Amino acid sequence: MVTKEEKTTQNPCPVSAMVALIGGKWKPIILYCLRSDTRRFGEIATRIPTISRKVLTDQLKELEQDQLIIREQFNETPPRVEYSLSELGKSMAPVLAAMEKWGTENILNKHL
Amino acid sequence: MVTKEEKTTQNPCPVSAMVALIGGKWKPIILYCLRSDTRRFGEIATRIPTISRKVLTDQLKELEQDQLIIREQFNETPPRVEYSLSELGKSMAPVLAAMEKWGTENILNKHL
DNA sequence: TTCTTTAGTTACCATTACGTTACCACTATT
DNA sequence: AATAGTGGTAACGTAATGGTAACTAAAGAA
Repeated sequence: MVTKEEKTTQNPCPVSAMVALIGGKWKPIILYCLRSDTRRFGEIATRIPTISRKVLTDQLKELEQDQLIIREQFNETPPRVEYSLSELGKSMAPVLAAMEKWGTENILNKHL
Repeated sequence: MVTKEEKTTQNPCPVSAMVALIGGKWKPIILYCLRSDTRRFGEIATRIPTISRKVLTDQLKELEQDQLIIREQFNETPPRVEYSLSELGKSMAPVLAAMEKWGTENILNKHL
């Protein structure tokens, strides 16, 4: 996540700036999962079966704080919460697409 | 880094595959630093002033193990070691470029 | 009444990542 | 004899991340 310090400290490296936002094991995957659709919490959890619910909650909170995603809560029973990409989040599409392309071409089914 | 488990476990997500290789705070920056030139250890340390030498050593080792960079050691005194991108490392250029572009357009000088 | 469903939270622990400081080998220079 | 320069390593500690299990509220269904 981006701390206050990091917001004010002028770090001149654009790559660092990006890593501060989507570094970590899960954030790129979560954003990738939201790339085309609004999704409910449980839906994301199903699509990323190896993430625990706690960690998913934590990561979604940070992504929301960093304004990459939007959380919409419906006061129903049982509860319903929908997550979607913000404009800032959508602007990351080229990065995620480049990552997906690389992963597909270089890793999958290659036993590297 | 990529563990044996991750190599054999078929993880079908290309984005995860990429994150396993360049996740973490420093690897994208190191690769970005090597994008155009072979560089010596001390040179990298100077260009990334906030990384500690130990962590730099660790990350370079992992990048070498994952075959993203090549380490060439010259037996001189004082010692000289040069790091450069492998072909696999070079193939990540589009991802790094996308990250750089995003960082430049969205973060720098914006006090987000 | 009890069970089910959703989207969490809380407490707790383990593992990984990151960081600091001190130190080393070897040679040339001062 | 002491210092500088290079590319590290060793010991140690903290911070961040990841994970499990148990629990919650509220409404509807069996």
